[in-house]
Amino acid sequence: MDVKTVCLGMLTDGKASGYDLKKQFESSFGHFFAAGYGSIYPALSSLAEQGLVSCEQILQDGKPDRKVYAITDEGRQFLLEALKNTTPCHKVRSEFLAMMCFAHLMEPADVEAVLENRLLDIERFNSMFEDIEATSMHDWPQGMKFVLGFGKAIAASTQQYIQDNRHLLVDDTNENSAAAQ
Amino acid sequence: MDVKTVCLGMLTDGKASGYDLKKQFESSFGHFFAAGYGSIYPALSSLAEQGLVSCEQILQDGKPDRKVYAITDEGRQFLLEALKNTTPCHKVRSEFLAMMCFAHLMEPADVEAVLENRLLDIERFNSMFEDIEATSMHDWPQGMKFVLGFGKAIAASTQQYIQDNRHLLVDDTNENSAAAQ
DNA sequence: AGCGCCATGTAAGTGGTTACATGATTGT
DNA sequence: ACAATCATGTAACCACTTACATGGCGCT
Repeated sequence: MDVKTVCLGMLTDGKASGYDLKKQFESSFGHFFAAGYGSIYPALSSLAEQGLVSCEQILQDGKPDRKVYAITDEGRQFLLEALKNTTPCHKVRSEFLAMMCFAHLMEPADVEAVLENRLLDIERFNSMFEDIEATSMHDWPQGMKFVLGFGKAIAASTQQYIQDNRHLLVDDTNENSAAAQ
Repeated sequence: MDVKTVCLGMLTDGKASGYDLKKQFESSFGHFFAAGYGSIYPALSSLAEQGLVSCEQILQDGKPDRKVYAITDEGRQFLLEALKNTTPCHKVRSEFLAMMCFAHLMEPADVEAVLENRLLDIERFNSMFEDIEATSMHDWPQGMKFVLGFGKAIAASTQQYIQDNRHLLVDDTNENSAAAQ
């Protein structure tokens, strides 16, 4: 399942432009499936070429034409086929965790900073989540709620784990004991 | 932080061959930072070219020569520099979650199968973790324990979440009520 | 006789990222 | 005035994946 397929899926919810889809990637999808213009626009062109989406060109004066895409019957069929894969992958690529493996080689202040930044990232995610809950969550399909709840649950347990275990990485009995005197 | 840097980090723990590093990627690192031979061997060659590791070639009859790499002083310095980045990223790319967003378009049996496979994956991870705990965990640096604990915590809360919320995706009141009669 | 482990590598391909190019409109 | 938003795209690049190539040893 690549960016193309996800775009196709998003279009089952109604017509949209590449710009619209980007916004959806930024908000709801971003935390588990990132995509920028550089992958979205080519994806839509390619889908149109294959006849999986149709494109309605809306002329605007000044601005570039707005291209609104809609899923076709062939597209819907293709999507359903793709959704029959019952072993989708779930990959994590974390420089953060890789780095923490080598925490003993780092300066304690830097380890602290890394943990702090990770927590800030999670805070940002939580804000995003609250925004979504406050605005657009009502008419969403169950799957969407499941996925957002998933993100929320992982965020919460990550927060908890870092707070409970940061002492493993920066043991105050050592190197950082200047404040003790 | 790419595969090269992680290999360099692994070598702070002692000499190793590409084959050895692969095993380490498969066990402890695999769940948050995957790498295959196709990235490890070129990474080591490149590190050797840059003088960040040295290579001792051990001749073996029959088998190809075993190449054992060791980190150099320059390598250590380079690594410490790389570890000063206090905003490492943590990316998730989940076909699983993307798919679940469109659960309402899928056949309930397939949704069920996808969830089941996700749970099996987590089971496999837990087994791996127990293996590690039973064998090689003693002499590990704290960071490693932190990271493995992290994986364990996320795995547990994922399991919990799926079990608590699968009903959102496959509502038994609907389509699947054949067994009711 | 065959499988799995040890052991190294290359070449082609893939999929996504980053940077660039363009430019009007709307709000502060 | 200046920034942000709307709006689309391309080209070069990058890092990693997949498939291929080779081959002995030890166990069952």
